Amino acid sequence: MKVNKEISCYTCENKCDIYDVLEHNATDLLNVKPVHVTFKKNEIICKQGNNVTHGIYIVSGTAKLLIEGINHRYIILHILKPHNYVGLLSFFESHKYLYSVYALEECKVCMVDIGFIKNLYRENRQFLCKLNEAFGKSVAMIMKKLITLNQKNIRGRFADSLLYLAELNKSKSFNLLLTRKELGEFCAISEENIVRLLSEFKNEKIIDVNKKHINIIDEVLLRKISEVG
Amino acid sequence: MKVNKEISCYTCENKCDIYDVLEHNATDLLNVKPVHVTFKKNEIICKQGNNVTHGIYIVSGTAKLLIEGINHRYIILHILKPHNYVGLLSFFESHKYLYSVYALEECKVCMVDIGFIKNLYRENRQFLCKLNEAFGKSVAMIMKKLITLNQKNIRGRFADSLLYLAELNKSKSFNLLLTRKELGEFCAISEENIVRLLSEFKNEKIIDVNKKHINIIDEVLLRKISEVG
DNA sequence: AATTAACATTGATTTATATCAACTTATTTA
DNA sequence: TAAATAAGTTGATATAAATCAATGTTAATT
Repeated sequence: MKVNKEISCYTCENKCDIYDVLEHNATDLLNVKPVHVTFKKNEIICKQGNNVTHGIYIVSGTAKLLIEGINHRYIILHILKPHNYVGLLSFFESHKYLYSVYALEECKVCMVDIGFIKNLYRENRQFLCKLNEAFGKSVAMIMKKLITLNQKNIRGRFADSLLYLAELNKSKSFNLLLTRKELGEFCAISEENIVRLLSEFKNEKIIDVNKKHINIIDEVLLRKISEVG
Repeated sequence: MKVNKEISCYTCENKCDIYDVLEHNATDLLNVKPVHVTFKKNEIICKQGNNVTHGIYIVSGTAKLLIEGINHRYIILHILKPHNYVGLLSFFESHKYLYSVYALEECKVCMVDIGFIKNLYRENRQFLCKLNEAFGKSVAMIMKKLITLNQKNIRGRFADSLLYLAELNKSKSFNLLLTRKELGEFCAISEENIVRLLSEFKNEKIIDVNKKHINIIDEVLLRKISEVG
């Protein structure tokens, strides 16, 4: 973890919603005082149960957002990429993170004091709406996950995850940053069964797998499986 | 479903957050134009996928909030009682309900135009905070449900639900408004296994069951089961 | 370069839970 | 009040998916 306070929104190459909103207000922009922090692979960006002190915005890299359940078992809810907010969900609720975020590869994030964000939220209607919208989407997504994990069989869940990752990477061919175990935590399947499903889908000519690289060959069929299992 | 528009917040016996917030603003209070609607048992109060047109507040009765999943299978998320809001979660997200609400017994609700609520939300800081807080709690609750349904065995899940219902009714002895099937939809257990669990827990002297009436005898043990399954 | 640790794979076995089937008891509806 | 429908119950059976165990492969560390 490496901290850099010597940055300014004016010269930032990764302008975020906050900048967009403040663009016309020089005084506020001067007060933002953003901090860039670089996390190495596997480092904790935020930890479930800890106080929410900052709004966090992914500048570069990839991270996993997970809830820590019983007996050190996890459910990965999201894979975060640049321009995603971390801590959104927790912002509304009390003051503790409801989940943890870990870097899957080197990650640079921009942190803004939560007090500043709350003020902005209260005073700026545009910001309020943007944040609400993003928040609403997260909730919709969790509810969808609840249905998926509960009512689909492992083939359906697995297909869902592959489609999610393809969309995330904006390509049918992508590099898996997750281990087999983590992929399991993403669709609530045991590590062993993930391995079996990978070769099963490969045999059925639905995907191509080579170590960490996945290529979706038959997207139509994958969508069908996601629906009917 | 029976509608009554002849009501006024001034004389209402079930003053809600909206009233509290508007108390000092006579003009707004005149503009609220609330509508009271009475739903009979099993009637739909709001339907997943429909447009969100009103903020809904439970005045009397009990309702179930559920998400409709695959092949007409449901997951009941909440049991709603007086002073709960319906439609909270959906307010932020797009304009469609993410879930349905059905009356479990005769229910009277108060409906306020969503436009009015959105205005209030934007203009009144106190209301904003109240709504955000309630919203955050819902999210925390759904995430807890996600873990529970995924990582606990049926005994643990069943114990959880009994504890939830006791808390809801503010008593260890309560009348179940849910059928065995619905209780199953609440903890993602088949109807048959719900029946088996009821008699299992009865035999183990953890609860007393008589048709729809449940009495929790050994709360300590029930909490233990909820933790370790 | 050698050793260790993390990650991945495969087959066999177990188990928790759903499903099926048959039946009883309540609650509506005609 | 009978007939029909819904709700509840019980035991037997099936099965999806986890777990266990053994082993191979890759990556990290001394």
